[in-house]
Amino acid sequence: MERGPVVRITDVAALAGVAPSTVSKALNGTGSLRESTRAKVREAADRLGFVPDATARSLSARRSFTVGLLSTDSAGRFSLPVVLGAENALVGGELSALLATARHDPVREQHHVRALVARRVDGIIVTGRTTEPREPIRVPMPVVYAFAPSVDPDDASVVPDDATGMRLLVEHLVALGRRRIAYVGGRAEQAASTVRHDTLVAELAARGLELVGPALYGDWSEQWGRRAVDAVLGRDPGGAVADGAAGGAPAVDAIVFASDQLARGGCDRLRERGLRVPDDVAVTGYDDWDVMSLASRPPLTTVDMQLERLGQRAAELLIAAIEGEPARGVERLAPRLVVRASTLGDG
Amino acid sequence: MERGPVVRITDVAALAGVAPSTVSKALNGTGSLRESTRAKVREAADRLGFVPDATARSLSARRSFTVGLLSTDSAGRFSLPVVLGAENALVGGELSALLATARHDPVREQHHVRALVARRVDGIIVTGRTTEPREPIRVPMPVVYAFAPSVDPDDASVVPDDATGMRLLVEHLVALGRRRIAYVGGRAEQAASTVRHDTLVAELAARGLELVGPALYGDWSEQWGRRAVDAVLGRDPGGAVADGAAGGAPAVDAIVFASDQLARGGCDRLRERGLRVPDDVAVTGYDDWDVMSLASRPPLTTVDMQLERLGQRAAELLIAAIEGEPARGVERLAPRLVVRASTLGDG
DNA sequence: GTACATTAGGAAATCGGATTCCTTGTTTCC
DNA sequence: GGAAACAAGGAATCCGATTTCCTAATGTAC
Repeated sequence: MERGPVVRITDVAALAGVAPSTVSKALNGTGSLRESTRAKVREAADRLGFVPDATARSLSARRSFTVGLLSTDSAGRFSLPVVLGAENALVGGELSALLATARHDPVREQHHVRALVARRVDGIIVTGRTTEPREPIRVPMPVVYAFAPSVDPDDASVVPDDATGMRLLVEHLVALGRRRIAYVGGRAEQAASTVRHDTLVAELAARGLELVGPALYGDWSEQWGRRAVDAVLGRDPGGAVADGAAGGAPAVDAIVFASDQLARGGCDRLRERGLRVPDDVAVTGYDDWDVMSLASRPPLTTVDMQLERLGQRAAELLIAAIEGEPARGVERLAPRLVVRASTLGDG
Repeated sequence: MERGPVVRITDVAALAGVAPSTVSKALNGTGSLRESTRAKVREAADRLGFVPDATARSLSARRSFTVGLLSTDSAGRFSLPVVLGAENALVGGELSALLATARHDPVREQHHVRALVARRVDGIIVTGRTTEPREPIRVPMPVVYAFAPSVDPDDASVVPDDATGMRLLVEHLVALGRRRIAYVGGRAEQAASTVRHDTLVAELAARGLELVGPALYGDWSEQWGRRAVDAVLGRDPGGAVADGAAGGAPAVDAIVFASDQLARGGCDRLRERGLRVPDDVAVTGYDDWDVMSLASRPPLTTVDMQLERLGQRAAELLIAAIEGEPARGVERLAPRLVVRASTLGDG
């Protein structure tokens, strides 16, 4: 903590024997100066450890070179990677990131928005806890919504493409010969549950298949994943036997879970019921949340929404908007299929 | 996105029919002004939606009212709560948080430090991925290290008090009548593994007890937690029988795991071996990471390091330092024992 | 050798508030 | 009624870098 007095441009100017304006030009490569002069100034600046005051620079540039990262929730499992991806991309663009977490409280959010406006951030990236569309914020600078899109179609939003995610899963399962596929969702009222269901049904239909049984909804816990397996296979613990199917075979040969957490619980329950994953029943998750997808037994085939890339993309769009080329509308970012043992055996 | 022209103090002054300096005094409650004048100015400011430019304010105040949150890793499971807790406390103090994640790369870290210095942040909170002491950063403003302390004892650091955490666990287990306690650590070279082991041994000794078997080290995975159970109980799957202990009783009546992840794996393995948790063997975790401690079967008795409070405390210390009252040395924050079914049955 | 074009670098204005220092009125007191 | 004290608010300065505007020096052309 060397608390030496801060070095100002005038100090550098004095040491180099030039005017402050010359120092500015020399260090920023502007103006017309002799190379020897630039070198002399650089030398003096280095010697003093001069770091130009970004505050002053901002004031005259009328730009803060700062972007606000407004997270509706407490930067949880989903918004965190988005925030990190964005921060990363911003740093590359010489921008700094102001973190503002609203913890799901509109008052706090409003407070943060005001603070960001007061700081004259060049733009704002808004993220949320879920993919539910949200009300836009009203600020005098560009905004990009990531993960949770804005309800206003004129705003720029970047969201994971669940439809593609489900299509990848269905392609994979069908290619493996699975035909009797069931679906287990999370909370019924959330888009993540319902969109994935609807897309799954559509993708199956496109291949002449039908979902086995009704969609099951509960919450996002492993426990629900376990119980859902019972609901799919029938209550009696041993009875994995299908009605009319070949003797001893379960009623389904694959279960698509709407999250890794659900899938992990599902795998546990299947094993407890004496069924082999994936030999008897293939299982897929969603999110590729490593502590779930890798710790699951077996590890989960799942969909990686690439949330960091999502954040990165949001940052790119925001930077473009700041530079005068705003985007509008919802951009869907294709996810990546991650194949592991829950569908491929020891593959 | 109402991109109206930004309102300046002169605009407010013009509308209110006063001088800019008067507006400043009126809105900040300084100077001596008639109440009617203040009201008139407030009215004008409201009407125009005037938000003073924090950049300009910072420049003249010679303070940025901004704090840097420098995270060595990518704001992972441990540093994230610390960062959030800090951000939260800072907002309360009217400070904004600049997020800077170094991703374990010294070059990136250096870059971020320079950026924070350039922005003239009022102070910096440094967090890390582990509790290993780290090299301090050299900057001309106050710094507080959170979670990962500085190796320099003159710096201010806040860390979780693992010793107290272990003591709470031992007290709890011993009070429940457990006497044959084994320990399973994570990576052998990490302080979190060894400190917890050493404290556990010391606490047991203080009660005339000894650790059963050697400390076992591996990694931090559930898989290692499962295998460690085999190591503790002996290789043969069914054989939970102690050498010399009462017939059929396991060699231990409690296993202290160094993390929830390990403990969760341990519970799974114990159950698979036909042992009841906690009836046959009590299990404790560490961290209170909800997706592990609550999803475990049974849910885990564990230690909550209160990382958010840690971040909050770091923010408090930093604010004090900024206001001229720097602290020094390592402050240990006592954790909280969280009792669940892995030691208390249906309790 | 004089007129004109360039170039190097300094002086001053600017960004938008905060603050200090004055200048007016208005009271108060003797 | 006049001097002193005080209140109210405006003018000017400052924060630290950037940028525009100028001036002086150097170079080029005829």
